[in-house]
Amino acid sequence: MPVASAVHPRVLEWFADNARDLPWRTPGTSAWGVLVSEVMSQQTPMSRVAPKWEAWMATWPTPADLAAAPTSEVLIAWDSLGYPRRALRLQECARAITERHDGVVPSTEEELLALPGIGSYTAAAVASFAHRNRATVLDVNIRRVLSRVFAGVEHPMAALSKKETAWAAGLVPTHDHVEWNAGVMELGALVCTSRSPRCAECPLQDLCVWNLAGRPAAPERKPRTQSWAGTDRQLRGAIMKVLRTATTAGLPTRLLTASALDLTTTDEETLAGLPAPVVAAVERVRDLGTADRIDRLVTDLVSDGLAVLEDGRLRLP
DNA sequence: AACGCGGGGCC
DNA sequence: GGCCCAGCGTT
Repeated sequence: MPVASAVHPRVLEWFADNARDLPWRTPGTSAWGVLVSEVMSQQTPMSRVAPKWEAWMATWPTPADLAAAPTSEVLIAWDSLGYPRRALRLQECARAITERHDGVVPSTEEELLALPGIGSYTAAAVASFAHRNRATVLDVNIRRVLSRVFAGVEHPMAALSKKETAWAAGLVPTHDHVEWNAGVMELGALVCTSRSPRCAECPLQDLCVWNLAGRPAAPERKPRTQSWAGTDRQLRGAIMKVLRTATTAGLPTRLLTASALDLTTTDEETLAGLPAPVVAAVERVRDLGTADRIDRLVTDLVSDGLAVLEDGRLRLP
C-alpha cells in the first residue's frame, strides 16, 4: 500500500492544474452558496446543478431570503433536479440557520449535522470547502479513489462503515486538507470514474494498488440502482411536474386535484385551452397511473409536504 | 442494514 | 436497458 505522503503531492499538483471551473468555486462564494451547491449535488450530477445553482443564488442569496420565500416558488425553482424533498429540507435548513444561528452557516460538523437535509457527507463538505476546517469528506468519488489506490479494490463497500471513515480520516493531511478533499473528489469525478477509468491520465497510476494489480474486476456487485419505469417515483415525479407547470401558468388549483382534473379519464373540454406544457404533464400522468395509484401517491405527497390538499384541490405548498 | 426517493445522460 | 450520479432520512 502506498504511503499517503507520496500520494498527497501528486493529488495537489494534479488538482491545481485540472480543477473544473465550477460556479461555486468562484472566489467570494458565501458559505451558504457552498451549502446550497452541496445539497443540490446530492445524487444529482454537477453538470445539471451548475445552471440551477446560479439562478437560485441570484434569487435567494442568503438563508434569510430562502427562509422567507414561498415554498411553491422554491419547488418550481428546484424544477427537475430530482428528489424535491431536498428542496423542502433546504428551505427548512435556511430557516434553522436564520433562527438558530443568526443567519450564519455554522462551521462545525456537529452543528451542521443538526440541520435538516445535512448528513455526514454534506456536513464534512461544508466544514471543509466553505470554512476550510479540517474534515474527512467521504462521497462516492473519494471512497472509490481511496479504495482503488490504497486497498486495490475496484469499488468501495455499499455501506460506509465507521472503520472506513476512521481509515480515511488518517489519510487527510494536516496542511492543504481542503485541496486534498477537493482534489481527490475531482480525481474521482474526472479520471478515476466508476466505469471506464482513465488510468493512463491518472497522476497516481504508478502508486495505485488496483492499477498495479492489473485492475482486477470486482467479484460482483448487487444492483445498486432501482428500476425506474413503472415505479412510484416516476409517477410522483410526473404529478409534481403537473403542479409546477400549472402553478407557473397561473392556473386555478381546482384543476389540479386528481379527481377534479380527471387525471385518469379523458376530459377534452377541461384540457382544451390549457397551455401545452400543462396538457403534456397531465397526459403524462394519465399514461403512467391508474386513479387508485394516483390517489395513493397524492396522499403520500401531501404527507411529505410536497403538496397541499384543501377543499378537494391540490396545489404546491 | 435496507429501503424509498428523480431524473437525465451515457454506454 | 442498465448504470451512474459531491446522499439523506426512516424503519
